[in-house]
Amino acid sequence: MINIKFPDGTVKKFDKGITPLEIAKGISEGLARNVLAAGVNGKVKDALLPIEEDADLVLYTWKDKEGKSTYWHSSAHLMAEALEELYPGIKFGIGPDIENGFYYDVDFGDYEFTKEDLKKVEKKMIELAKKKQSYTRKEVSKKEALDYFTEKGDEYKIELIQDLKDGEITFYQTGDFVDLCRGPHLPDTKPIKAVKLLNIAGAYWRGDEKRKMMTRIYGITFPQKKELKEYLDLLEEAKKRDHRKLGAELELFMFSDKVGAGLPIWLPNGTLLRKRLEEFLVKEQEEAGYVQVITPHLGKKDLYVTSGHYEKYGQDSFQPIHTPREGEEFLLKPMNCPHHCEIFNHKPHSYKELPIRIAEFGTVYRYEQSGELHGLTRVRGFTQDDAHIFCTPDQLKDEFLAVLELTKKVLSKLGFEKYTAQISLRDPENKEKYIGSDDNWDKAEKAIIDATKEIGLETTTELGEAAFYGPKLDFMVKDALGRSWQLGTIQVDYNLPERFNLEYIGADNQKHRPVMIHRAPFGSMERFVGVLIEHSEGKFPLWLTPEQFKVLPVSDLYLDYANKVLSELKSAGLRGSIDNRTESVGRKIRDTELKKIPYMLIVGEKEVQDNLVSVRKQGEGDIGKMQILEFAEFINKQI
RNA sequence: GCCAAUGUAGCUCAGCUGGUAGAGCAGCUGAUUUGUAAUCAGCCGGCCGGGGGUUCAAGUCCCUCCAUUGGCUCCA
Repeated sequence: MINIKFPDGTVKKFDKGITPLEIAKGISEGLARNVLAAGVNGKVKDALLPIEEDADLVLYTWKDKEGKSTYWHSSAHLMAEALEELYPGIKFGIGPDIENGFYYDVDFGDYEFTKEDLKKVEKKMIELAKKKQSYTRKEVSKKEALDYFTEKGDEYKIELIQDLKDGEITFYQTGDFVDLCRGPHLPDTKPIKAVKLLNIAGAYWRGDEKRKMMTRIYGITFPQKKELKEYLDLLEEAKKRDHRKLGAELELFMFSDKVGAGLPIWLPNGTLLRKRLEEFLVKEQEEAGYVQVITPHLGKKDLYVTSGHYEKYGQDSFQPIHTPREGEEFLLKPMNCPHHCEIFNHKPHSYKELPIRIAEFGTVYRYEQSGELHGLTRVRGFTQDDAHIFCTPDQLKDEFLAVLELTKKVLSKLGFEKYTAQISLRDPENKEKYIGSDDNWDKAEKAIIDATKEIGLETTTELGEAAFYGPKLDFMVKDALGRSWQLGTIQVDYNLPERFNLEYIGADNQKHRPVMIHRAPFGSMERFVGVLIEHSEGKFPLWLTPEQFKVLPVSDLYLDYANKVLSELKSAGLRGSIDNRTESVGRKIRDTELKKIPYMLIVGEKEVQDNLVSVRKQGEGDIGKMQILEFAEFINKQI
């Protein structure tokens, strides 16, 4: 007999070799039907894998992320089985589960697999799933494994097996399909009820662009058709909110082939929005003790040789600009820090002046790979809401904390309530990739970790994701659809102060090296506005939106009154305009609704007499009559 | 940068196997003076992404460049 401990703390005795699925059956048939995988002593395992000794047990269902990932991983196998049946002789790379669904990398040889094929594969998957095929685990020796795939002629699997240790290799079989896999998997295919193959894309074997491009097929599956529909609806909703589409519709920004790829052009509406965001940030930062500066869009190449960026990124950047003078070279600035270091350096500093917080909406240019450009979220010219804090090592943690507070405040003012932080540290295995001393790195990493703990911020930690000059923290913001976006960033830097030879005079009358913090709560104005559009569906907060209201006269007869309404509201500090076209009210309402202007003020004969406006709220309809100034108050109260 | 797809009027899209460009919306003009999501009519609008080629003939076929989209890789 063995002791099995459940998550609620109860311990029960079972026969040695019992499977989690059998335990589930003992609890209830319903549970057994829903069990997808099991957590045994903290590790996710097959629900069919016998337990041989005392263990902590968790039964995972669709509600658990472990359940979902097992489910989707098994779905990837099911898809591979279907593919193999439909296209005999194809070869397989890897097929993992991902955040939403799964994919499998396939080498179709000479066959050109297209979107038209997907339907057929979906049908086959459903057909196979209905057979309730079990996922059968089999331990094999390395030799057996190699022999199997050599005979099958799948060089990708052979390559994978060669990296594995003998004795740790398992196969899983569903129907006639056998795959190299560590598992875990579902007991059988029955729970897979709804299948959608989403798209196909090229992907290099092992992410290496020198190697073969395989066909990656993305899919998602669900235990219920209803859930699939909900997911597809969510994708539809995301499409509707796409900032590229809304940005064009609301005339916020544009791109021009002639100006160049990845160089956004802000249209009047977008500029209004951005200016208001900048004003908001300037005010917040002034309160937090920042000073504002302006620096040029370029700098001598030498500046970036000093900073080390030229060596690291020079090859892949916009190339130096030459002048009529022999040998003189400038670079478009890819970041603002070197300029800010020069500002720090323009006069000697006492420890009493620190921390010095230098802020700038600094426009920078980076030659991102052409395939990487995407709307406003990945561009080649963008404006960072940047600042650099120069402080003493003792002040580092407090400054870091203050930046965390500021970022939180700013994000919540813009309606982002859910976020986590990702802390990126050095790859301990690969320390030579980074510049700066071990000691400095340790100090900086500790400061970040301590500050986030102190503020109670939920964090994840990624080793090897740090910048080459220091560890960093990125805010991961969840939008209204639950999608995660990386926005603001805070980075500690012990390196640039060294390279620019920054110093201050301490209380001991000796020279000391300041610590530098790079930080941008939004990341960039472009990226932030892009995310904000998707988050808000283009319905921006009242304080931010380019136009707060539109006056819609019922006919030309009431234009004079409309003008009076407009001027009174403008005097009260509101932003809006009149739709003075000779069109029906219905038409004016429709057009204004589509422009997502928050309030429509309909004025006609009934309103003129008593200084009234009929107020219609975007997306909601008529909300009744108000006095003109009453409306102004109504708006101002909401801001 | 790599793989794939796409690029036709301001926007959304037709245009079959090559025969010389079409609709709706927007815009303009006129009529209508309109009460909570599209009033009616007429008109204007296209080097069919750029360049090169094949052909008697190219939006349609080929090459190349540019851009966009979906991925891969990357992201100071």
